[in-house]
Amino acid sequence: MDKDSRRKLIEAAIPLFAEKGYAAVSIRELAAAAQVNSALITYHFGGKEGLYRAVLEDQFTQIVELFSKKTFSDLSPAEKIRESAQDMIEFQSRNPFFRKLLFGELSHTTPSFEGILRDYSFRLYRLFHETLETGIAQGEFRQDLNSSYALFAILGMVSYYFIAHSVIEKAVPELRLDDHIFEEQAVEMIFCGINENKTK
Amino acid sequence: MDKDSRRKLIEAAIPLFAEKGYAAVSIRELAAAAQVNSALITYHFGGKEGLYRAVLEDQFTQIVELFSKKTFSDLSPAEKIRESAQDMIEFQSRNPFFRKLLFGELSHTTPSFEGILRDYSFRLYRLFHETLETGIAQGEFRQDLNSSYALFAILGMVSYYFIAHSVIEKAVPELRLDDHIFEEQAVEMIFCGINENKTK
DNA sequence: ATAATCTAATCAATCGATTAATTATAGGGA
DNA sequence: TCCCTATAATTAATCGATTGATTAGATTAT
Repeated sequence: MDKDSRRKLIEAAIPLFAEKGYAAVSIRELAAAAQVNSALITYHFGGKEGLYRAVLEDQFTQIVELFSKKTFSDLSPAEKIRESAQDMIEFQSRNPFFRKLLFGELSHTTPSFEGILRDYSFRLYRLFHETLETGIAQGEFRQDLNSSYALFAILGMVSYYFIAHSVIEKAVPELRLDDHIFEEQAVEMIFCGINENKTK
Repeated sequence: MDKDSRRKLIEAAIPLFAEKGYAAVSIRELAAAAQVNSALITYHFGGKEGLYRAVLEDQFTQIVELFSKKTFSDLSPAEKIRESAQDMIEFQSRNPFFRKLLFGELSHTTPSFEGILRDYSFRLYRLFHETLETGIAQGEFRQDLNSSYALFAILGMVSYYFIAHSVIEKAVPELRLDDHIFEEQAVEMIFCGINENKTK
């Protein structure tokens, strides 16, 4: 039994849109990759943009579900941040196409992204932000920490590595990177930075 | 005296390529924005790709020069990192098009980027990496710190904010961000993380 | 007057979308 | 079980529009 053409199109479109960006992919290229007639894109999705929207929804739903299913009400703020950061890093490590779609949209936002964005970034923002606020209020985190800016710093730490390291590896060949070691290092840096802590 | 058409094309192309990405911009759009005949793109640059390459060179030369002109041999590793991070943040704050071009290329790399990449990322990599190594060796930074991963974490902290904050501000309207406050917060986080330091 | 710069017109190729015709699938009545 | 029908799914062919590039000629500068 063959997968239905709708699903075949989405799965073929994910790597294409992720690697090349929306405008650089033609419907003929998409149809060929899915081994499907190009008219089916309009039939199933109403057009190229509809297929792209379906791809975004498919990919972003995964990370939204990852965090909405989580319940760690019994954890301290620091433990919540640690777990969430690890989850983000592992998710990005597992999903090479997600990160390309995300950063592609951050660079050149398309109308298709607007709707998804609200749900996605709002949940993620709330999760990290409230945890940071609580941690500051409870004295677990620094008192002079601004939760909003710390949020961006943390998200940057756990995201930038994945979008940049394949490119930098090309320019700096002696560099050999391992996602799991990065996870340890990044989590440690979130909490302690790079300074030697003399009192340890 | 009018600016020559070559320069007019580059300056009109910078915001267009930055906001929409290479594939989504047509030569007619570029020529109209520059108030110039579209055939001049081929005449001056050999084609659309040549103009794009000129745009990348124009933008990336700025940041390469920023760091190659700097001489801070008399500073400690921590002071070097602080200054470099501040320079990066200020540069990205001042150059909205640069960050879009950079992250666009990190997401969907084009052949035009390959050459520029080597020079750009190699210098930046060396600068941060060697300073981190020295700081670790001298005991100023944590001994268990891996300089390569710390490098990515720092670059992520000082880069992600700028590419994400306009998008997140749209989804989370109560958020009001100021680049200068971010700079303080980010630099502090690079060195100390978010944890309360009980011995301060 | 020689070369550099610029223009309007046009090229073939490709774009996303649509058409009309065909095939596949499923459900109901006898 | 069989046929009939209605709907869904798929196809090849083609639509007008736009793409990047090129041409041959006009204009400008040196």
